[in-house]
Amino acid sequence: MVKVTIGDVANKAGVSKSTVSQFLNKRYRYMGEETKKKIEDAIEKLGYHPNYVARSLKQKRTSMVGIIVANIMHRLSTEVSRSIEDFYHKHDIHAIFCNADNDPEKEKKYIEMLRAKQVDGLIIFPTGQNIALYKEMIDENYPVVFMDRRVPGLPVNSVMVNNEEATQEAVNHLVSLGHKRIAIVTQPLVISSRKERVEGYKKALQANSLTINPNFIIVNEIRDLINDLKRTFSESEPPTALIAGNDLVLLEILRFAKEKQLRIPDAFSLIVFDNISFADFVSPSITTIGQPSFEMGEKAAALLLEQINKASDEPPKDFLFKCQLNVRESSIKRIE
Amino acid sequence: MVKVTIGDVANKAGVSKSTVSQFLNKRYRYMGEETKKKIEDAIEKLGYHPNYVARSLKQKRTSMVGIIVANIMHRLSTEVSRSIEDFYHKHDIHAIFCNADNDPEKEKKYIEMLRAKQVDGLIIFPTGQNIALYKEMIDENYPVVFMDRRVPGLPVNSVMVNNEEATQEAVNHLVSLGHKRIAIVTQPLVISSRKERVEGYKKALQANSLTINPNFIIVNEIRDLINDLKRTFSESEPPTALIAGNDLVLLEILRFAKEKQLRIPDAFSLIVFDNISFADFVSPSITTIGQPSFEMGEKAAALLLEQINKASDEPPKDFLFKCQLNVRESSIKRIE
DNA sequence: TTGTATGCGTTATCAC
DNA sequence: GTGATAACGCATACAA
Repeated sequence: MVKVTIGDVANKAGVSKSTVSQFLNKRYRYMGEETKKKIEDAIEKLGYHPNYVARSLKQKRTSMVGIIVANIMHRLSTEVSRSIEDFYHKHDIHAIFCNADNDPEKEKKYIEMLRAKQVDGLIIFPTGQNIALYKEMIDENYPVVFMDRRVPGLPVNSVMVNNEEATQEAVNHLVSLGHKRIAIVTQPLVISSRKERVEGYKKALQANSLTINPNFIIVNEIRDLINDLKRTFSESEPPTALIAGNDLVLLEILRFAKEKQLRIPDAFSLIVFDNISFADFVSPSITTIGQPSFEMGEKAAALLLEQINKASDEPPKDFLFKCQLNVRESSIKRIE
Repeated sequence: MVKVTIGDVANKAGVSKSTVSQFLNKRYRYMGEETKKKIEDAIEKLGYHPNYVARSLKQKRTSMVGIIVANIMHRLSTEVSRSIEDFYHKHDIHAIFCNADNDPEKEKKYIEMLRAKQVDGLIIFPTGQNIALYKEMIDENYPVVFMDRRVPGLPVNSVMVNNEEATQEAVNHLVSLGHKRIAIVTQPLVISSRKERVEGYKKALQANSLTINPNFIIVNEIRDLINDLKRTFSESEPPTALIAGNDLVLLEILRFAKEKQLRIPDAFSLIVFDNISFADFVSPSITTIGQPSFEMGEKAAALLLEQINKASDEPPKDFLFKCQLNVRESSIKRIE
């Protein structure tokens, strides 16, 4: 592994390092054709490749941004990541992805690591638990954009969806189909989007003059959800409809239904948050609350780039995207 | 965004930069307790964070490795990525993921970009098209591991599955169920694993004295597969069983079945490569050929780390992992 | 148009 | 035990 530097190229070409540097940065305003040719040849012969580390040190800009994702196994994270990557690829910026697993410790470690690596900015799916750290970054004017979750009281650009309204719409849809016993199933409410969905669920029930049954707010870790479902469905008046908080929750509900041989939508109607790849193709097809993940990723990427380039004087704000209810076969009229 | 350097800490603590550096690198063999305390305080007060870029420049080691993934929307890529990340996280190495989209141009660009960023090594799902570039890296003794695909003639550690045998097993399973008209559906055969699967398919048919019908080898881009399926199934003797090359192909087959109102497995049996999250929970549940993606990721990560640390004198070789046929409800006895 | 000198923040070498 | 100083590879004033 030989390392050839800009100095070697300069020697070979018989010019100085700065001339080569000019050439590399395409500043050939006043450069002689002949010099250019010589440098090109030298680079070719030596197999020279610039060292971005050295360049970054000098320029104080790495052309890298860090993305701290909630959980790469979530569909939403994957889709958002993909669109962020596509955006930055066009701008010759490198997006570095980290998986915080919704774990505040990991999140903290990654934020510190990425900043130590001098990435130019950060897009974070915040756990919401590292307030002091968030605050420090924002106070230092370090470019940050939050994704998918709200952290109250911090002046930071945030890209999110209208969770409350979307859940209300889902509940209204179920109510209009005659459902009265509607349950919501979600992972622990440590994250703002999950809280907002439960909030919207409650509000919608009240707006429809339905009582809120605490047993129908099923909140637990993924691995424990199936037991909660079994318990809830063993009651005398089980839910006739379920709203699943995300794609992973959906799998648990499907697992439960299969195990108990409950047929959807006869046994219960089902609506799921997130874009489910197979929603259209299974029987029954699955009603979803789709999130515009690609637009969200693009927006966040663009916001961060603006901050990095100091191209905007806008004060930070929330950017709310609308979810879309895609009605399919899994949500039907209540069967008595 | 104030930057506080090791020099500021040294001033504040009333010691020299080198002493601080010693401290940071935990080389306090002979360091006075008092000095230690002073430095700690200074770091705390100033909010100092080391600059890894400068360190990397000096040390010629970035503690970053690059992972060039086939397509982040593939389940296999996601799973392998996840296990690679987990492995390196334990070793305080940062894995950087890039999405080559199976596009040789993008692959080339990413390889060059990552090497310019001085990553310590590369794990690649190779497109197989950039032979010269692969060769250059290997000749330079740059640490590289290939994943999932075989590139013949290059001395490089490669982690793969036994595609031929796995496909043969799938075919044998179908044959044992009475199927004679078995089709295989896959994306274009530009990638070794896809070729090997078709190879295994052919061999298994021959071994079972079945004729190979070229119309039953359905090869096309994802978006065109559905038309090919329609054509194949409009023939007088359509397949009674399908083998899908991966998760994305599966979705197209499900789309096709839904559109044509063909019920699986009555209309045709179905076997899919890849770990399908919902395979168990839909009706019918789906027979899969599972790949040990987590073990594969871990193996590749460990191999690369060995190379980086020059910890092994083993010549490069292929590491073949076994797939597992998970028989479920989508593959049943042929119905006449 | 090209060359020289300097600095980016860190670590390594060697004095002291 | 600690400190000066020279690299690491590149970019940028400024000089020529």
